[in-house]
Amino acid sequence: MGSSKTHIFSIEHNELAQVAKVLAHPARIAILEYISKQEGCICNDLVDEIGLAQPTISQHLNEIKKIGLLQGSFEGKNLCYCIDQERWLELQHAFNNFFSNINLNCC
Amino acid sequence: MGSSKTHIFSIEHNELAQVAKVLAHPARIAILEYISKQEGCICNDLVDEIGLAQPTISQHLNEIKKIGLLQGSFEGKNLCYCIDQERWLELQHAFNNFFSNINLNCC
DNA sequence: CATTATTATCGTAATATTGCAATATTAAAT
DNA sequence: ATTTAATATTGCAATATTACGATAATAATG
Repeated sequence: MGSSKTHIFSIEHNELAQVAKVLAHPARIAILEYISKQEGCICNDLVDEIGLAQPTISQHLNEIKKIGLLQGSFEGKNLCYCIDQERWLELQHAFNNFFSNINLNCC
Repeated sequence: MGSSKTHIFSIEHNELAQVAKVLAHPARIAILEYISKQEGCICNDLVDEIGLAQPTISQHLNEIKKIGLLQGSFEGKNLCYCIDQERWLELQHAFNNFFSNINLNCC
C-alpha cells in the first residue's frame, strides 16, 4: 500500500495526473514563470530568486524536465534552460480539453 | 524538512499548486470525469467504477471537495455529488492564464 | 425501533515527496 | 593542468500521500 494504483486507470488519466503532479508545487510554478520571463536562464539565478537550496532547485528542474517541458542548451559557461514550446502548447491543450469536456449539468 | 516551504511563495503560486495537487492523481481525474457524465452521482457507483475501496474513494472525494469543486446534496437515500460550475470555470481560467502568460521566447 | 444500505472517520502500513548538507561532476578561464 | 564557478548526484531526515480494514455515523425502510 501507499503507492498509487496507476494500472487501474487509463493512459490519458495517468498522463494528465502526472503533469498535474509537476505543477503541484509552488516552486515549480515559480520556476516555470521565472524561466519564461528571462531570455534564457541560469540555474544559479533561480536559487537566489526562489529561495531554496541549489540541490533542491536542481531536483525541481529535473521533475519539470521529465515531462518534457524544458530544453537545455549551453551558452558560454552557464547551462541555459528554456521552455519547450511544442510541449507547453500540448499540455495547455490537454488541460483545456479536460476542463472543457466536463459536462456541468448539475443534479 | 519534508514539507513544502509554502511561505516563501506567492498566494497565486500556492493556490495554483494546491489545485494541481488535487488533479495530480488519476483516481481524482477519473472521479471528476465520471461525476460529470452522470446526472448525479452515488459514491457507491464510484467504488465499482474506479476500482478502489470505498474509504479510499471517500477520501479522494474529500480532497476534491476541499478545493470547492464539489457540491453535495441529498436526494432520497443517497448523497448526490455534482461539480460546482462556478468554481470549475474559475479553475479553468486559472490554468488557462498560467499557460497563456508564459512567454515562450527561447534562448 | 431494528434493519439495511450508503458514506464518513479512524488507525495504520507502505510508499512518495520535499529539502538540504556533503560531495561529485562539468566546463570555462587562468 | 589547476583553479574556479555552476550544476548534478548522493544520502538521509522529516513530512505527506495513498490505500484499506474496521468501525462509526447517517438516513431510508420495514
